[in-house]
Amino acid sequence: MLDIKFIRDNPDLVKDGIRKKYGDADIDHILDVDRQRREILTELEQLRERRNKVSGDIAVMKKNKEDAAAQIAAMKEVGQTISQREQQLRNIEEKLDGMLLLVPNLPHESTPVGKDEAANVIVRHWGEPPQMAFKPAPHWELAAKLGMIDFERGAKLAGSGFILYTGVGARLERALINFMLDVHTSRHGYIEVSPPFMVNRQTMTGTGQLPKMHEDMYQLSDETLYLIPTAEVPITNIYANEILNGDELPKLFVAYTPCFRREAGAAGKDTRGLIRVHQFDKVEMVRIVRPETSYNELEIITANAETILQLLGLSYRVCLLASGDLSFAAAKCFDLEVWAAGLDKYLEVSSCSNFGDFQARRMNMRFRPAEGEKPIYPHTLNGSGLALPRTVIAIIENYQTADGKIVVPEVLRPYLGGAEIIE
RNA sequence: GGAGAGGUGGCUGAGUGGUCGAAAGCGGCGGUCUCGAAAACCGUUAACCCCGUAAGGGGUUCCAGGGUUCGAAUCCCUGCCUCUCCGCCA
Repeated sequence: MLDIKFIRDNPDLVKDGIRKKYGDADIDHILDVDRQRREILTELEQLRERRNKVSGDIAVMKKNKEDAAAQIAAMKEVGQTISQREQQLRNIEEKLDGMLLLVPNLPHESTPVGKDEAANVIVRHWGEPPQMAFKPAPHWELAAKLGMIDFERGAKLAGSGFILYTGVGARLERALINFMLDVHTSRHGYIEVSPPFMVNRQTMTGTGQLPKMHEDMYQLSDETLYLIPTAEVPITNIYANEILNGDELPKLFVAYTPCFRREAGAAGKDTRGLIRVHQFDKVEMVRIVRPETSYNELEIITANAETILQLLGLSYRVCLLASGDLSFAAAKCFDLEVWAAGLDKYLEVSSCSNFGDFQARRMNMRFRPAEGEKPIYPHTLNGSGLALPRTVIAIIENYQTADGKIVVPEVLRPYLGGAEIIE
């Protein structure tokens, strides 16, 4: 959420940012409603001031056994006007909040301006796509043949886009989760957490999934809980409505969770194999930091995610997202795209974003920079480290042999009972 | 699922309709004393919003949302959460 005062003071800046992000918020309308709100508020507060004063008088008069009937009658009328104004104020604040929650975050000045992913900037490459003397097979063929995934029965159980990992496939999933968590906790200093996989509406709103992305969420029929689309949601919200001490920052968390996404609007796209599924595993990093450090922290979190790909020996490239390709809440974002030999293309396996104070303001999370100072909003960041299915795709496709087996990356072998090859 | 108790400031905890943003203690901060520290003593101690260049003024907040009343931390209703006991259960 943007600060209404900031919008009031910098309407053109805000409009320009929204334009760059190809958003559609009506700032003039918001400012108009804000003006109405303050008018009513001013009047209401004057009425309340009067009531407070006279009510105090009444108390004194009663104590002195004087007659206060006239004052009580007058205040009765004032009370009615106050109720009316309060109702008006409630309505208008609800309206204003509803609109503010739909205003996207503004892109950072270092975010390239452009409409969509075509305008993204490739920042760097790491490693080389493997050279193969044969035509590499897609992961769905290899995984099925090696008994790692039962696509048909996964679909039978829950529908298309749901995966049944079997045998060594299931174990590879677990191995990757443990490997990633171990690297981030022991080498990168993150605290491991295991959050709820379902959250309430307030939590979903705090990070920006609601109200805008409602269609993409799985919602329980009791209407109070949602399945998380990413661990970002519960983790970033851990300190919602709290005031932290400045010396506690930065806070670094990492978690494994499943992620649930309806992928509404993506039907028919990337339907084969593991590329786009409704439930997947992910290890996610979150950093809650002091504002002045957040863009440096973005470089760190991106490097943390890259470390995983490097240790797995998977070639990738880093893209700086263009303004129009940024998510609703992000100010700046690097995507990590891993090479998949069988698909013959790059796949997004990680998104590392800086949200500025956008999420912190939505969830009312603050910190006190120093003893005695006013609390301010920290900046929040998150990065996948990594999303599992596409990492699995890259391992299967890039490490495949001519006879249809898969070489296990060295760092994973201890997690797979020492196995060097999947056959 | 059944029965009961409770949710007050950074913490403990008092407060059952009137000058209560809220006693007291602890903690924090500042000061006196001291070479310094401790102790003691004195003072201080929230968040948010509106008007204002500022000084300052005003308002809101005692889990949340409604209601009663001239006036609510205090009374009523609803919801959420916590604790205890019983039942069920991984």
